[in-house]
Amino acid sequence: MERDKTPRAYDPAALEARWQERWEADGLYRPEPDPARPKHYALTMLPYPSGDLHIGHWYAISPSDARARYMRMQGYNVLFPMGFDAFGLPAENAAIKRNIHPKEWTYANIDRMRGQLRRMGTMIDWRHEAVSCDPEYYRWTQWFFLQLFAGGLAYRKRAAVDWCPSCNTTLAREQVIGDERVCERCETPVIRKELSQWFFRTTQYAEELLDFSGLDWPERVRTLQERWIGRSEGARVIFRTEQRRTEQGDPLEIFTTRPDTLWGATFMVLAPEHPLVSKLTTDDRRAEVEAYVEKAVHQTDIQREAADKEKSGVFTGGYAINPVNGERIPVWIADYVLMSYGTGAIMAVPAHDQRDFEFARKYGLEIRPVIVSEGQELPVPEAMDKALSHEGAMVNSGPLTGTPADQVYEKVVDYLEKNGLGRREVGYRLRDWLISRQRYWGAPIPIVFCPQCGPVAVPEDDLPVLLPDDIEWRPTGESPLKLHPTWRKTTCPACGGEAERETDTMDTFMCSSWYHLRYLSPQYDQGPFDPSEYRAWMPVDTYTGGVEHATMHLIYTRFFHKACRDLGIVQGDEPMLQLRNQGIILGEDSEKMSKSRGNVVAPDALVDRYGTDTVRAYLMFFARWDQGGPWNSKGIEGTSRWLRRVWNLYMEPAEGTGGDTTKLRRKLHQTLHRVTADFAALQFNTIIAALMELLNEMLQARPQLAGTPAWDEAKDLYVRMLAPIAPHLADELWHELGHRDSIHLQSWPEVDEEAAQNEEITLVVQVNGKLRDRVSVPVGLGEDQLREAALATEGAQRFTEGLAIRKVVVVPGRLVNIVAG
RNA sequence: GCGAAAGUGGCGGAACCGGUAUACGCGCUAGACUUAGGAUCUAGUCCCGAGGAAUCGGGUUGGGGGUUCGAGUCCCCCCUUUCGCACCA
Repeated sequence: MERDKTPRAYDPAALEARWQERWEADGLYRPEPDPARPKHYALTMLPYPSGDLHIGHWYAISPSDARARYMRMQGYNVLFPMGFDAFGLPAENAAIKRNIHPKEWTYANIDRMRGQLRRMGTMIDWRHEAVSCDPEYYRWTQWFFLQLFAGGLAYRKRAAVDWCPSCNTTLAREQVIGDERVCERCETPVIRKELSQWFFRTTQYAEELLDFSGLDWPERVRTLQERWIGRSEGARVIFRTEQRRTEQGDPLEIFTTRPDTLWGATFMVLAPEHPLVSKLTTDDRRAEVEAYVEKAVHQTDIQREAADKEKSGVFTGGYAINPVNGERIPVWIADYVLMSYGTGAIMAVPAHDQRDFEFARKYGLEIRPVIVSEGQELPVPEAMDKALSHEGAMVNSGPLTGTPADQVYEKVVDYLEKNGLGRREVGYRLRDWLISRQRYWGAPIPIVFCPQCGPVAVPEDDLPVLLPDDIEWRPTGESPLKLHPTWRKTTCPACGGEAERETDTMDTFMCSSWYHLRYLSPQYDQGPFDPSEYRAWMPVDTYTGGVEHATMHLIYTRFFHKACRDLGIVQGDEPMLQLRNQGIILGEDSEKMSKSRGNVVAPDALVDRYGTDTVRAYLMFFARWDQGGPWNSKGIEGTSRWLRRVWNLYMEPAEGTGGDTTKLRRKLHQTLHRVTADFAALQFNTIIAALMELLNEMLQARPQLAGTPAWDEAKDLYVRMLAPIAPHLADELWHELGHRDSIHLQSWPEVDEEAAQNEEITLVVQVNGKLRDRVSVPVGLGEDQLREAALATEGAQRFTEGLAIRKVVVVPGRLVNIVAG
């Protein structure tokens, strides 16, 4: 038939290059702030310029682009920018390994990746590109640091910090991964070091960070953040220590979530690093205590873990007084108590806490139950689970003995507060953000250390504090900033005397906490962003990216936004309203992609072979986007076939014999309905499936309906629906239909609800819940008519024969279930 | 150990509010066109049984129980997998 006329063949390579050039020349994707239209800021997490755009980048970016394009067709003024998170260790590692300057390496990679990104056929507006290692970018990263510093949110503190011996730098707590406590980047086990470092007060925002109201974020990310922040309600209680030499010793504060069990505290435990340890230790215990402290402090955490989690500790010889009953209880130290949580000290209630219980058993300390379940004598150690509950009544608890356990908490805390022995307190697992890095390739912390004035902020006018280019790499892996002969030497901005620069740089998560703001006006030099652009675009409406950032970037950027809000720099409580995560693409062997496994999918090769549009479409189709899954190199053939069939449908001349167009129009508008809903919900795989179905329907209808107005309508709408997915092909087909302007300037079509309506429905006839027949009936029949129609079917007759009909359930528009027996 | 999510054909996956399970695609089978095809087109393809066939009957959403006229979907128990956290007082 028409096939023999061999229409122009689909040649994605030529067609895609042509359209990309034309879009660029026409400035098709350059939104300007427009108060007349609703805005939509579509943001996708920016890549690190590692060298090549890999399939994971494509998976994150191209469906996000399709969604942004859809929003644009829906009438939104859409900003979809891109940039590079360009500071970081890989550049330094490359420098050491290949003797190439990090700057050179980074910018070469960015150039390469920009080219690869352009092949993707996105609507990225490159006028908004921002690169975090540009001096004009990190000038403002430093500026933000100074604002936080001035606002009291950045501070320097000497503390035990996590140190990666391979990367030669400190890490934020979030960057230490898993049971083995390894570096998130190189997987080297992390060690502890005592250092003076810069921190941001993220903990000050712990409570607010738990509030997700108004945010459309995945449950999963919210849960991860909630757990990471780790709120727990309890009380701070002041014990008194009893020291050998002084009668009244120092106060010893503890945090507990179970003040109701205060009468069950039979000993105290301090973290080995606790400041009171030395004072409390008696002479006869000193040698042993010091040995234990020495071991605990200098041990790496991994070694601590390796001790099979069996508790260990030593008695200090000191005692403390329980404020509620005046009892004198021994003070121990043990490494299961962490200096970094609460006050670094606990009251141990072995009868009602698993950890204290294990410790008490090992060292033969008293276990005294204070809550007993009804009907139970006293909890035996084997029944700890029961004993740990709040249920039951108090025993051994002085004036509260006999009180139902669930009433005690409030009574105890009231009592403590009234008598100055403690107060309600909320504890958080979240720590302040350690931002110092002992590395070269990062934004220098704009601080000068003056022997007279202490740490002094570099004046804003002197920003950026530039990285020196003439650097030297030593095999020790130490920061070249520290080794530079002159860079650190400067004068104090306050007194003018000789002073030294901070040689640490900032965690790159600092750079990425505000990139969405720099995108708005990357050339702006009066501030980090142009306020009028801020008003036009912020907040981010849809943010897409990997879930691996749930407890790092996504907490930091929220903190950063809230801190800046309180400093008067930005408005609103949250930077990103809607968040969606894509899954991970595995290799064909269902394993994580890696060069060593040889299962890496190279997008460039796929684009060469199938074209960008096919790769984009397949990425949307092959799995649920939020789940990802193993790659299938055969599967992409199906998507490729689909687009070729679409192409042929438009290119092959066809003349129909005429016929009823109702069915085609119904399918068309039902498809439009589905596709619209699925784009809104970022459910890409079902969009493609729906379009494939519609194509099949159109191909079937073609011999009759080609040339009818309904046929032309279908062709028109099909291109519009295809436009966000396969933008090049769609524009080509659009022009083939005789249009002169771009499909990407067209609007998203409206569903013709009437056309989408079914005239007839297939009524399902069940007998006792089993499918027995189907009958086609006009839509809108009443229950009685449906019942009759169903009862009249052959299947209903046959399966109810000889049975009494007890009940008939009619579900209008769907089915009739005949209950017979 | 704690927490979260998920278990549907050979595979990736569909299924609105509890209402025709397996859409769409891959793969596979048969056929057509071809010198050829890893191109294209057509038909078929959850499992079991009966029949030459159209068709007919039974079963099926990890396993077991429950609610309901009706359960992939809701409830309870169990199993498995993946991810996250890991002495947080």
